[in-house]
Amino acid sequence: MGATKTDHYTEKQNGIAILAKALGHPARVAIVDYLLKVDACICGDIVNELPLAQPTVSQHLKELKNAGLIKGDIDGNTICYCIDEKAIGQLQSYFAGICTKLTNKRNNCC
Amino acid sequence: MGATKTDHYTEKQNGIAILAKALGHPARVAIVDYLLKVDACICGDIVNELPLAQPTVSQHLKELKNAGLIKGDIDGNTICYCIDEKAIGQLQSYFAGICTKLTNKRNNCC
DNA sequence: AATCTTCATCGTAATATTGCTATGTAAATA
DNA sequence: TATTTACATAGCAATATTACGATGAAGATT
Repeated sequence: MGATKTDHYTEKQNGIAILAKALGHPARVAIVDYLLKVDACICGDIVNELPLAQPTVSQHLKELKNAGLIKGDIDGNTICYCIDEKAIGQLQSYFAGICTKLTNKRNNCC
Repeated sequence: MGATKTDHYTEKQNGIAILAKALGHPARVAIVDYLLKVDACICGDIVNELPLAQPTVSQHLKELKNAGLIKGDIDGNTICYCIDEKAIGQLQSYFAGICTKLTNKRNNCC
């Protein structure tokens, strides 16, 4: 045990979970915030912004990239990381949909 | 190591991370989806919906509750779990804000 | 070519998560 | 009161995450 049973959920549920999980660490939220602020950046910049060692930041960036939240292109000696709008859009529309459904349903029990 | 360094991030970053982490598992996404569908429910119903044993579902519900995503009130012999609109609203506005900033910035490098 | 810079990867230890069975608790029912 | 029902908790094993220092890879600089 310890492994998630991804087989039994819908593709959408697994997709949202993967994206949410990637943002389930404050360092990765901080990375996204920073990428948004500068709109482009390299790993070294982020290392200076975070209270983490370079390999740890590199690892967090890898996880964000694996989840599809950021894109990274090698550019000579540096790497340009950017936010993937599609992934953020997915999350935004997912939560917007929940909000809509919640306001439409006002026969709450709690 | 293995423990997250929450001290060094902003309160907002930690808050988003806590909420996102709670949704970082497909079972918990499925629980939220189901709660939204029925708008009120008890744990037993969810157990029938998920491919997990009752204690595991109970644990996931606890994590959702600890993160503040759902509210649960004891009602006699059953427990009524509902989505906390405020938490969903926080996530929705966070991602909406990112979307807005992304469309305003079109001088991307990637 | 030797070195520097920038980032990735390897190997690791500490801690957290996932999921289960067994058991506990407390209200409802027989 | 004994039993059932509905959920929580305890305790465990398997796996995942977090973070680091050491090292590797590859373009840039001297």
